[in-house]
Amino acid sequence: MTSSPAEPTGLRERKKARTRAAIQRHALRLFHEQGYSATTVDQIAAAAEISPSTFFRYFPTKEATVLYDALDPVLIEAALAQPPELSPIGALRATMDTIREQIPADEWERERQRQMLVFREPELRSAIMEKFAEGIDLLAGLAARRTGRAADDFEVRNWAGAVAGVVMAAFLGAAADPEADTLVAVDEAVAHLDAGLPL
Amino acid sequence: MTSSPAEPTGLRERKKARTRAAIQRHALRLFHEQGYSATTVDQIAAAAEISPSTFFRYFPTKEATVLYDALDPVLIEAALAQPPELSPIGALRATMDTIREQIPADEWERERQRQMLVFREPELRSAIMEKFAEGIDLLAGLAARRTGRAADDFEVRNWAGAVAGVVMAAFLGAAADPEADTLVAVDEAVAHLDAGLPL
DNA sequence: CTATCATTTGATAGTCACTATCAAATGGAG
DNA sequence: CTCCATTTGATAGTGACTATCAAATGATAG
Repeated sequence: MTSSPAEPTGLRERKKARTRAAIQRHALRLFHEQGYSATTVDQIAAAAEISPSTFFRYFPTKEATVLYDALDPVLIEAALAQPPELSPIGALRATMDTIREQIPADEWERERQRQMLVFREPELRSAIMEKFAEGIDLLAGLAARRTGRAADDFEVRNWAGAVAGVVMAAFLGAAADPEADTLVAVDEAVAHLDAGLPL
Repeated sequence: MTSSPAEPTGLRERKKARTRAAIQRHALRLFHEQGYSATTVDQIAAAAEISPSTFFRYFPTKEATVLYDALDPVLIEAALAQPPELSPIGALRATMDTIREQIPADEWERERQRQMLVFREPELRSAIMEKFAEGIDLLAGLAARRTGRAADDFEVRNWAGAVAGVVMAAFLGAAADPEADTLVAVDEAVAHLDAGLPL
């Protein structure tokens, strides 16, 4: 499976991947050094040694350099792979365990940096919130599949909303506290929800 | 206290209020007629018979003409006024009943139009999502006050996150369905959450 | 190895949201 | 009516993003 023969690995593809990575790396570095809004697309393009036009060929917006989450598809795949006898919440928590084992520490550290940036910069925060709205659809889909109900069922969607909300609160809390471990925070949040949110 | 003598009601103030209302009215009309992104600030300014500079003196951004929610402060006040013996969820539901009685039907209809616009136009949707993040703080504050716990308590914040998420799902669902009554949808959502989200 | 073709790139010019600044107009107060 | 503070409009930016076209570059057939 490693390097299958059909893998598209011409010079062109490799160069594109490198350009893409370079843009993102320099963008994140500049955002970190100067702040998000103080960094212009022209600066990023200059740092990555491409023209501003090319920047927009690789990323639709300046935001997209930060918002693209490489872990997202990994997470979805892991969630789908959980054994069917688990409850929706059980599957969710098992997914997080899987993730914790799969992702190397350094990659996780970079991801965390990105999260802090996104949740603190107001412009980016509103953009990421949209992802939670999408998250509701995603979670509803997963729960529907697991319970044999329709994805647009009121109770299924409402459950998905509650989970998304609880995860949102956990992320918001974790972003404020530099010590916090996001995965642990999310797990605790989901557990508390599962216990019926005792106050 | 009603209409205290110090009430600022000079020509200047009245004119400002009228200008503000005119901008918002024409903005919403144009958004409705041509779509949000196809409408420029210059067009709104022309319709409201002011200069583009003046537009930005009344609203910080184009978004703000739609995002400003006149009902928000009313809602907060109503929530704070609920009897202290109610549970947080109970207080929430009682608040919605109060609102339903207080708001006249035509105003509600306009509010509903606004909601549909905001939740459908992608640019606006991400902006409104930010409001849900703020909503978590707000709800946490209300719950904290009612239970005598700290507003940054983990369980309080997690509860607030779940409520915000469930409301978010209800709004998203109601925006998709032109028949739906948002208040009813939110009430059902909160009730289902209170019942422990049975699936 | 080279000629040809498809893709990628950079340069240019434009639109639109939004900011800063300054002089002219206008309402309020004595 | 006059002087003052506030509000307004005009002008000139900046920065994100789009459209377009010619030049550069990787792939490919002969």
